[in-house]
Amino acid sequence: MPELPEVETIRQTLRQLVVGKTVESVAVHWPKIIQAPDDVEQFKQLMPGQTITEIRRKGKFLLFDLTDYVLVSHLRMEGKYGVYPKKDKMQDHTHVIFSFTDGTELRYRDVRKFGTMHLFEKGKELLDKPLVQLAKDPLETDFVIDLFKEKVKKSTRVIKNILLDQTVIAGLGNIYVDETLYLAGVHPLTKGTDLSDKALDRIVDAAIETLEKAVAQGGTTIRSYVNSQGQIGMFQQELKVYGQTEKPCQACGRPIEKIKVSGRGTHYCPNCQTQA
DNA sequence: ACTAATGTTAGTCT
DNA sequence: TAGACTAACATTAG
Repeated sequence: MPELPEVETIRQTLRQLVVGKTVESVAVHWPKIIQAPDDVEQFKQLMPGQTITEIRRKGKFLLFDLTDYVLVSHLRMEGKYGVYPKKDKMQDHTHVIFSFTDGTELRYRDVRKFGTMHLFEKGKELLDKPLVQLAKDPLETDFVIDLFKEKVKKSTRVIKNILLDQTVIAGLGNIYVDETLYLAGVHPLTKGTDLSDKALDRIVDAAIETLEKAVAQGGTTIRSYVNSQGQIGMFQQELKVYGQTEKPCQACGRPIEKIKVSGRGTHYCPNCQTQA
């Protein structure tokens, strides 16, 4: 379940492996992953001859800069990238294969098949879905705190749901929302309309601190996440509430509780998370 | 052997 | 229109 820190770690490890390589051919074993262009055959036709010049990240999206195009990739739950010699045995659940002219290939694997890829002409990637509605993530230098606060304050939804909304703030998923709200001392069921400016400032600060620490630790590995060099993350050791149900809160000793919020498992300390 | 839970986003319904 | 709900899918825990 890659969120911002995992996607950023994937970006950092993957760019060393593929930047400068030129695509020779593409194979697609699960066409639904290719969302744009509409025709998968066209996707396969456009790629050969394209060189990967850089990999960027926006929220949880990876953007592969090519000679003439940009490939926008979302890993959803279980998507993974790896680079292997062409002769290496194909792993299970490999759905898209980019073969390079140097005899290696970039393989996209995804047990759940939820991941997506969109190919755009260079410069057009922000004008259409999936990126057109995406908010800035809090690690971007042009993240506008006031815009975030305005959006939250006029929403009647609970803050847990608001923080998961990628059009309000990008990059947070279920794990980092719970950790952020714990650090900010805010109850996950607080409505956006009930949050003070101070609480919203704490939420932004907490999100930045949590995400930066997680990036420094190479992300969080709960079940299956590994970066593009097959390494797990280490931030799971730092989790204060996510997956800590019934364990004593590190601050007050009260047991961490787990509830359902709109169907999502939600962890919090009932004693420490009361400030609005 | 069945059922529920897992997490992210787009699309649909109200 | 904002918000709630569900589908897309596979695996695993109970």
